[in-house]
Amino acid sequence: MADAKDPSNAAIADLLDELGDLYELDGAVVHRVLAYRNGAKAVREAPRAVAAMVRAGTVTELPGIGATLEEKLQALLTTGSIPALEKLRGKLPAGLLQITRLPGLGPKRARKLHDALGVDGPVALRDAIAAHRVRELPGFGAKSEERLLAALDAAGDDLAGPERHRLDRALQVGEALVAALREVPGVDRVELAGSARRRADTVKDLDVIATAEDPAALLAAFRSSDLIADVERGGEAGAHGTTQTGIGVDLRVVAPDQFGNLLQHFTGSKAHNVAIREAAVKRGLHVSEYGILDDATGESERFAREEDVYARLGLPWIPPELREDRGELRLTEVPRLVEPGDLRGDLHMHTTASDGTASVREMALAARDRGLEYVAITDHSASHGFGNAVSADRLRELIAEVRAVDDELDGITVLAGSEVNIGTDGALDYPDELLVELDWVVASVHTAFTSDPTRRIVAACEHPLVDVIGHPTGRKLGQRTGYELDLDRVVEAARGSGTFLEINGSPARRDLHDVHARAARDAGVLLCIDSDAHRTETLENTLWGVMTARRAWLTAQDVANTRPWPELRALRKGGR
DNA sequence: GCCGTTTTCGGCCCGACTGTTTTCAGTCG
Repeated sequence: MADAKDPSNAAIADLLDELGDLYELDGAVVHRVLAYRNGAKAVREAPRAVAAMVRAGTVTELPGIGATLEEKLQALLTTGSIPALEKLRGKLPAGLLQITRLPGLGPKRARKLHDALGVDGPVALRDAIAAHRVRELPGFGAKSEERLLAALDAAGDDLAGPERHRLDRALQVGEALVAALREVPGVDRVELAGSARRRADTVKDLDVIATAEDPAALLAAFRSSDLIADVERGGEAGAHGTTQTGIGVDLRVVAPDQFGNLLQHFTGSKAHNVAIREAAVKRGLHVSEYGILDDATGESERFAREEDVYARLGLPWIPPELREDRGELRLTEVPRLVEPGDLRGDLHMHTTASDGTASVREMALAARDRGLEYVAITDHSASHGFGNAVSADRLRELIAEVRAVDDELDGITVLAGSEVNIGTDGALDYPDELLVELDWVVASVHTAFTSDPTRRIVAACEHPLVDVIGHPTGRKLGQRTGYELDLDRVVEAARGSGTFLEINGSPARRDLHDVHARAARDAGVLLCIDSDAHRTETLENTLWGVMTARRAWLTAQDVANTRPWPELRALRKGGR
């Protein structure tokens, strides 16, 4: 088990990334730098607390963590710092790392600016450009000064990395754009690639791959689309633009016979492609976006279909959601991942009784229209603090209302539930004799995020009347990272008690996220995919939950609410 | 720095673009 003061996986991964960046600035060979970045990825995606693995001496089981990185992590845990990192930080100013985020300025050239001109950050760089000292350096010229100045002006004060966009917002415009381009006469195929196709939580930009008998018509349609605000550059082979909503779009037009190669390449992830290519080299094959070169024949093969690219490499077609280099290349057969149509029920939603906008009846009807067999009405509990608090007396009325709607409506079972707050003491804010009246109990943390959420959630798991933990980590994409949670202990508590864990489908949450949901499943925990709908329209949020579940390698069997309600009811803890 | 049905040492994905260069290193995706 992790110590309360241990750094999180994310914090450890950030340190390894920083080490890689600093070693790169220091002129280390590229593969050593890559080793730190691979190590950072392994730590960031590790399902268990890496600090605990370091203490247990098992951290080298992670792919990419060897003896040297283990030693550095041991130092981090025993002394609180990594000596090599401290030394490099003393040698290379933080501002130097910042300016490498400027487009066109990498570690080599940044280091040259530092060593020759004393540039230690964006301010010093701007001064050096103003004095025309940069153009005097070998490898730099007037054009370099011009471009760097423009980049400094565009970057703003903090030189932060590129903004990332939530998947729902990216897909909304991305799918509309793809649909519009498919309608253009002379256009053959158009597909969304990149992290949007992999259904990642967030995307940096949109990649669109197309084939067309008439590429000019396609490009003209792209330029004039009312979804696109402006097109920065473009030729015959593609264009780069920005949507009205501020998301960059790369459009590539390719020959039909290599559409499969391009789609595979631009779907990524980068780590997936690197792993594919490394494995291919061992078989005498060289994979690129243009084809697969066979050493034996010297011939390069192109494929119109992505399935054939994978087949040529001896692999089954791998669903995009799995392409993260998390073991998918060892699959000989791809599991049938859960699909939206597999969900029979939705066990987390709100009505006007708390902070929703629709009645019990309206929510039930909308769910029935969506093809669901059952729903649980789970308004917030007595101490929620947002919208209407549902007192114990009010909940009794609400249960009666739910029973009445359930009696009235055919074709859908309406269950009485609640989303109960987990207090700072780990207790729930309704008495047990009321909770036992409910068909379904979601328990969630909504307050005091820093007040030992692990202990509180474990306590909720051990409560005999709690069915599922709602949005277990509390993260909100682009807003907050979630509570400092020991997921190992939560998963163990859920497994031991028979509590389900939620994949909350709100596109701002998608919580649990994919890595943790996969770890929970592997530990033997059943997941619930819920909408957390506050309006009838957001019942469709389960779609985002399914995307996360697929990225977690989940099958329908791994998801509790793919079962008919009588079967799921019997699976609850204690068979209550 | 990691890793092993080619290896415990010698490898470690692929290609395009850019600006500065007369053949390429650095950067990017």
